[in-house]
Amino acid sequence: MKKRITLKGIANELNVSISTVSKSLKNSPEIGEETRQKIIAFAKTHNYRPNNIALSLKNRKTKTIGLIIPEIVHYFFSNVINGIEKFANKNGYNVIIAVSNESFEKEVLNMETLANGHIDGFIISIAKETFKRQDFHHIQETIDLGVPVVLFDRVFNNLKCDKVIVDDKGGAEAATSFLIGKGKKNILLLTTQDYISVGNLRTQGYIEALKKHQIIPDNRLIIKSIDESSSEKEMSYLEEQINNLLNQKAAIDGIFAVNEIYAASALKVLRKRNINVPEQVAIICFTDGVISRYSSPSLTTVSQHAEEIGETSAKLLIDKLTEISPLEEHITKVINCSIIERESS
Amino acid sequence: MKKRITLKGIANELNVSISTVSKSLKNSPEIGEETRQKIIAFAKTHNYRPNNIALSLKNRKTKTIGLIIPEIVHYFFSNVINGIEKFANKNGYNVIIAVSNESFEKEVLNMETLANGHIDGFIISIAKETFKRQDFHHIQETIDLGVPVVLFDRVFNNLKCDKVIVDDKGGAEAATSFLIGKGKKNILLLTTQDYISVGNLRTQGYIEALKKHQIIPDNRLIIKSIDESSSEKEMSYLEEQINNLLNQKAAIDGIFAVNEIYAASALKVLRKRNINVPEQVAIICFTDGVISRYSSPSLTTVSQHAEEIGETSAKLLIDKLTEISPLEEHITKVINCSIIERESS
DNA sequence: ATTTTTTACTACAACGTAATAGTAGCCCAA
DNA sequence: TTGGGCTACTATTACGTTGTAGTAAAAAAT
Repeated sequence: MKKRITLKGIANELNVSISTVSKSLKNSPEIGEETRQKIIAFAKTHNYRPNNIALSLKNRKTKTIGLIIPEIVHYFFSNVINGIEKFANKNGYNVIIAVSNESFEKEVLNMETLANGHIDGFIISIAKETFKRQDFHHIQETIDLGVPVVLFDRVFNNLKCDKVIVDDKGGAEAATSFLIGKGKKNILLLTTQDYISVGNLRTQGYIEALKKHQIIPDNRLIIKSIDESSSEKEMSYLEEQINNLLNQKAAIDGIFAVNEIYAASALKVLRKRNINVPEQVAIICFTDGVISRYSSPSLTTVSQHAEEIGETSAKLLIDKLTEISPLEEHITKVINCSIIERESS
Repeated sequence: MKKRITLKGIANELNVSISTVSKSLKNSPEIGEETRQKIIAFAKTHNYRPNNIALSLKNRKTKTIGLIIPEIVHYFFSNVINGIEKFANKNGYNVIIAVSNESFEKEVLNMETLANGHIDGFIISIAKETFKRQDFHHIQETIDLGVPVVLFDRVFNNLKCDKVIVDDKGGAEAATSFLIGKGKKNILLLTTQDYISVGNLRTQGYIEALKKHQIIPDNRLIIKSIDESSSEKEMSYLEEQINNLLNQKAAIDGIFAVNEIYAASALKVLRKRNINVPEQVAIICFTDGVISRYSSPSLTTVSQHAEEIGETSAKLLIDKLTEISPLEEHITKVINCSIIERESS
């Protein structure tokens, strides 16, 4: 185990000063050709690499982005990470990931840990609990400290920073209209409770679309799931609700689910009841993930372009870090959704 | 935008030396009670936080783990990340993630970027391309430099470091035996080409299980998929192969797939042919991911305990970093698989 | 009353780097 | 022959922290 060589080490070995070594390796014309070549050669054979930590301390830049997400085992978020990572890497930045696990406390803790020199800026998707508490002081303080922050997907509008959001309402409207376009009129909505902003927006989009097509929204056709820690429980709750509705002989011919898990639940119920998809009931859902792709029938989805969201977030942040865009100005980018047609519609 | 306060800043404000401030905040008895309290109070109101980069430089420890994985949008890997992140966080470590995207070059580049001071140790799952090239010099060099490395899942045995692997063969044997236990005798195997080590091991386990139950393996019942960049192509190839087999009136009553995507393909074919699962054909597969959970019928799977793999990897690494375990000794931990029974069997 | 000990601090070095300022030694010009 | 300018370097400082060594002044011991 050989220790990593430093400028000092090279300087000692070659009996020159540290400055000379540093300048030689930076190809400064201040240093004579001969000395320079000798030092460069020595550095090469000894595999010299500048210590990034020392550079970070000196330059007060770490070339590292702090990413805080609610969960990682999630098709949408892992795709966002991918987008961020790609863009960041291409621009010489590393990404530190911290998972809040939807917990307010962990979100605060994560930010504090990373804020003290580790990272140059944050990309954050806010935890559910933080929304419930409506306590964003940790993010506000970070912004006040002059650390650039970009929020994505789960954003809080009052925070003065860049934001990247999904056109949830528009996407939902398009999805609902898509089903209507297929001749469906009694469209069941599977959504979340209203306090979850994306669910709420998608519900709004659904209602908007119905109205635009002169269909009167029917509250019985809106099922709002419960917020369960275990998605299994949530799923069986949904299945029960859907079954109830069908038992009441509701004439459903379409289903719009705000995520693919809800759609999978619906699919399960329909399959057990031998209801044909898409002939009898067409399905469309948000989250273009693996479930949609590999279920049978595969699901028509609204894709949120997660990678693009990641890339855009990273770009906004890096633009701030490199002072391409001024710190005080804040942009909100809306990433449009697109419908990916598969077998369920 | 107020700048972050440093020891120096506090020292200047209160007209004491930097040492005094540092010691006060560390509650050193060297400093008088009054001064100490004054400094602590001042630090608190000004929200002093030590600069981790300075500490890293001084202590030559970054409390950061470098994680290099082939892909991130992958149920297994994102679960591993989760496990690593949880354990690391609990022990005061951060995780920097770098994605190799199965590319040798990017794997090397990632390691070089992180190795220069950024991280204390590596957790790596080796890229496919690296295996094809059989070039592990970058990992070897890192180990030689005294940087602890832990390999997981995709390991190369000749490297002298800790390893965490899945009992693929055992898991496959158990899965196959499980189907046999359900009275199935003609079990179709959906697997990868042999050069993919995990696929290979699982194929071996399948054959072993058959032999143990006095069933003669039938090559026609082994479908090896092609290695396609797009999983859609792979899936339709598999579907075609399965259809061919069924057209030949093969008496299949069970399917063992080495991952859930292959199983989903099979499910699709069976559904189209109105073959009942699990009555006529039972299915079991590796990868206990979202597809298995949310398909209908849901799939019985072999879980590889990805989180546990992550946790174990992180533990092994941190044990090395904290010198709980000696650097020269190397452990290989085998994480057992377990069968999770669902509707498909 | 003088020495020793204790108290309560400060100074300095080090981690690795880079930039600014400084300095020998040399050549050339007036 | 003296000083201006150039070459080829070195010294120093700073980034923020901690630990060791050092030092006044006050308190205690002889």
